[in-house]
Amino acid sequence: MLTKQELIKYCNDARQNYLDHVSIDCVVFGFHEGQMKVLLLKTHHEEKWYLPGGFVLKEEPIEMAANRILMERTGLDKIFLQQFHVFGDPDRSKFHNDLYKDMLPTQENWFAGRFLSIGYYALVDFFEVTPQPDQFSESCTWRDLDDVPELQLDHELIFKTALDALRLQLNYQPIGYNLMPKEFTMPELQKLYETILDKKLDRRNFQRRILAFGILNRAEQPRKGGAHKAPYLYSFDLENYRHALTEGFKGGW
Amino acid sequence: MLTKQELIKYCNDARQNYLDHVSIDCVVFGFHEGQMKVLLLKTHHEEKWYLPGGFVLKEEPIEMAANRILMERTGLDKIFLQQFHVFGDPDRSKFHNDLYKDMLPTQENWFAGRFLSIGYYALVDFFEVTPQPDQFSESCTWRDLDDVPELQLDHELIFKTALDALRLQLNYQPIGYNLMPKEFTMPELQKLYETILDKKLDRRNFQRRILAFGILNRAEQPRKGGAHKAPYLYSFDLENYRHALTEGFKGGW
DNA sequence: ACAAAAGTGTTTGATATACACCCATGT
DNA sequence: ACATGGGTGTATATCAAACACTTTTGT
Repeated sequence: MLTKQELIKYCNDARQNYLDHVSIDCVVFGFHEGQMKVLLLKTHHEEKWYLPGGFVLKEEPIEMAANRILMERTGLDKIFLQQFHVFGDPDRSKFHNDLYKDMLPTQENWFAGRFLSIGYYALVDFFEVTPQPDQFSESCTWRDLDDVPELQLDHELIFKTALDALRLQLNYQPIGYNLMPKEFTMPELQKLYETILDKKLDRRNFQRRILAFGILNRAEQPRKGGAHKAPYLYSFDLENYRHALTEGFKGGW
Repeated sequence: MLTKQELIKYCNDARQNYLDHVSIDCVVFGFHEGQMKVLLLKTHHEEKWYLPGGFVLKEEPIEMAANRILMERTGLDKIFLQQFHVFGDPDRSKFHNDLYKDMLPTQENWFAGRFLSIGYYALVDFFEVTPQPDQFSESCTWRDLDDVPELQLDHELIFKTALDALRLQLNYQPIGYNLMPKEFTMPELQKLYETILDKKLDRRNFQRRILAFGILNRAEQPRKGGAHKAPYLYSFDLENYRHALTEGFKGGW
């Protein structure tokens, strides 16, 4: 919670540095222990959660803004980002209007205006992220996709829209590179697809299909140490992967 | 071309009524005589073309703004609109900065600031549109998709991005309802797909496939009067069409 | 009668689905 | 030895692509 002093300073800074009326909200997906995760922040003293977000500097490209915002929350640079929608209902900013409304009159409160929010989703390697709370939050943590708490504002809508966009992308683009560690096994990759799509896939058919895309390299040595038969390790063939990203799969017509 | 007086008035009005820093640009697709068309505006005394666009009223949902803007250009209400991307490069607004820069100092010129532009594409029935120039243009006309002139600003990028988005949509959603008249023949519908995709399709396979979607009703009577064998007339089954819109085709995984 | 447009059907190959068997490893 | 996870293969259905024939109509 900010004091009035801090708030005034924040508003002045914001007015000076940020583009008015525009915010960015990010849905950050990670994958760990067979579970799809999303990065959420929790406000102080309240069981209210929200998506990592921020504002756009006056001379900053929006994609760069999204990257900067996520760098602050995750410690990662050059994150895979996908713009998926703008949320522009005037009512959606009620939160901003209410935020600290008792502390500052509307004119002086930079948060009081209407905000459009540009939605980005990000795919990141779970292990490389160090979640960092922001100024308004007491915690920043991963939550399971099937255990997302109630969210503030229209963040529920933003989250769901992001998930839909991600599922759509799955149909015509490869996706694992940004979510998996360098090396992984076929069953692990399958689990990723299964959690995103929320349905079981056939082991053998999945393997055939994903291999047919030609974006995987199999390592010489299988993973040792675990119980049962040692699975092979795979990594993405970056060149083919990028090609598939731009060209897309199948095509339909 | 506006006079200085008009410009000042326009800026004052804009400052009062519109959200700063945000614009909307629309790519309006129509279909006529076997050709896909896009609606373009031409500036006075210059061979510069641009997309229909405008701004968002302070309390107006963005989708409504897009609809209002297009109503002014086409006379149509409740247009099929699809938001597809936000263009947020700071450099993209150079045009705004240059526009009338000699007439008004930057501070007073509302156009001088940075603008994000939300891109919408629209699908409309060619015959129902009455193109109307705006304040800055001398004409508003349909242009063939394969004969688009040079465009101002980043409108070339916006146009191409819209076309890509439209082609993508074709893969998982039906599309003809908003572009075709109430009744149409199968070859006409095929022509639509062919011009969007810019490639020839097999007559028979197209028919089978499109019928398999179950979104068409065949009229009892074929179209009379033309030369050659009379083609059947089809119309969209609205209920199934809407279902296909939300559910999508195939799915992939 | 014939050219051009449109309707209908068949053959073929590719891809997806469903399912069965074998292999390796820790307990 | 056996349960479990993992690798590999095969039959079948389903769908897309390529292609041929017939029907209608104006000239």
